[in-house]
Amino acid sequence: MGIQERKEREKEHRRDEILNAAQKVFFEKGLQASTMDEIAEAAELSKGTLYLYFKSKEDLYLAVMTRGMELLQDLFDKAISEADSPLDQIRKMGQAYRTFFNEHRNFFRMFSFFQHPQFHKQVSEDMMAICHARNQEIWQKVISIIKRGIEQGFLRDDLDPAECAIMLWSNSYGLMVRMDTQLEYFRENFGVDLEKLIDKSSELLLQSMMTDEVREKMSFSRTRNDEQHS
Amino acid sequence: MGIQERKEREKEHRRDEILNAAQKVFFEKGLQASTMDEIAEAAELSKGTLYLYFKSKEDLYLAVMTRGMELLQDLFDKAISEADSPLDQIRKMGQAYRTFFNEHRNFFRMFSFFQHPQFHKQVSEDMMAICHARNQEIWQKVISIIKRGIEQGFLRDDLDPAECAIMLWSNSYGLMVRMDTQLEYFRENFGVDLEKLIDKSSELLLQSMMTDEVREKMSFSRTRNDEQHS
DNA sequence: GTAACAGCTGACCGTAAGTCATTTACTTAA
DNA sequence: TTAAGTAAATGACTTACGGTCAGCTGTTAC
Repeated sequence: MGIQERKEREKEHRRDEILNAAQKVFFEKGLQASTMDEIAEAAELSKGTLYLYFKSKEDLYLAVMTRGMELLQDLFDKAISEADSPLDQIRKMGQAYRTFFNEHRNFFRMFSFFQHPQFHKQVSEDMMAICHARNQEIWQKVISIIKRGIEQGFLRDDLDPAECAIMLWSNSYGLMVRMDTQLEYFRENFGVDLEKLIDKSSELLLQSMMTDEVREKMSFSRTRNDEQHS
Repeated sequence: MGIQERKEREKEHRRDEILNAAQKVFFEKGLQASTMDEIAEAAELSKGTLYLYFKSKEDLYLAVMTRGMELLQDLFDKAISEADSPLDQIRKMGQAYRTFFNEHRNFFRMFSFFQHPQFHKQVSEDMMAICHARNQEIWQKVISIIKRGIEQGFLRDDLDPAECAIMLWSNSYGLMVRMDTQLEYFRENFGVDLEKLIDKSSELLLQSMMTDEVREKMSFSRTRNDEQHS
């Protein structure tokens, strides 16, 4: 009986090896410039075998991408568990997203690429469903934290949690795309440090979502801290 | 003497015809799924001829994209000239960007695609330079308007014009990407109308950049309008 | 030992980007 | 008018890559 299970394990392991090879190649060259032959060689398998595990190159690409989604989820969970107030949770999630962007740039680019309607052609239903489910999980997580922030009086109660989540996320995302492609350009031409700007912009937006009391309390403690520093 | 010039004109005209054909095909199918044979047929030329005018498929793609950049610039110019105050100019530019997104979605997607580091491989120096120049022009335009807004006391003078421009632009851009790919998803799952959210988010961010007096004056006139409406 | 089977292989196919020797169309000059 | 010269256009060809499939190989079951 154990044979069935061993085979199951081996198959899973083989799939994982393919994903490792694919990840390596995709990270180096991107979807377009990577070839299935190259990935097969990196995995020490023949090309045909790849197609026993994945429907197409795009399918394989998405499978690698889901690893990135898992990683981001883990970072979010860690951020949430380490924070002490809902407001702090929101901030730490923002930080986690920025950490993800900085330290796992290749995964970020995959997410970005996945957005394009150019894509979704040769992808299996299954893989699409997995991506959707993971995506949903991540959004649920972010929204629920913001909801708690509103309920506990940190954020204005005339705001919608989902709307806030989308605004905060998209605001960071937009700047990250800019940073990924034009970091040097903006530094040289306009003297702008995009890295710092993401922090600043997130904080600006978050503040405009806070209740007046919380914002005032915060700016008071901020001032006090500044005085201590100087 | 006139022959040289006529030939020049004809060549320009031919180039334009190729661009028309390419635009049509690219809009329908995107970069990946469009073929040079298809574009050649649409242009009623042979494939080889395309390569006399453009270095590669990507080069041709970028050439079409620069038309979109021109279009956006025109919309911005129109918006700026029609507005009466710097604050109004900023708002109308935001609206112009959103109009561009809604009415020239295919160009927006091209811009988006151009962002990817996956891209810039087979592109000629010349085309790259043209894209950069146009990009620079657009940013200059946006930044100069915001600078005036600060100088004339509409926006806080502790803010940097370039930073504000990037924040406002990226904020809208991030939401547009979301809207382009997940409009239905967010409506169905979270009851969020992304279309309205872009307006809301832009206004929220813009308000947080205003000086206190201007913001108060604005919210007063807003309240008065609301009372008139009800 | 051998039949049955799952997993793997790589030669092969179709398609599409890009090239280039040749043809066509037009200009110039005798 | 025509022949030489030149610029533009052609499409068959090369190369490369995604995807397929008939057959091979090593393992299990009897």
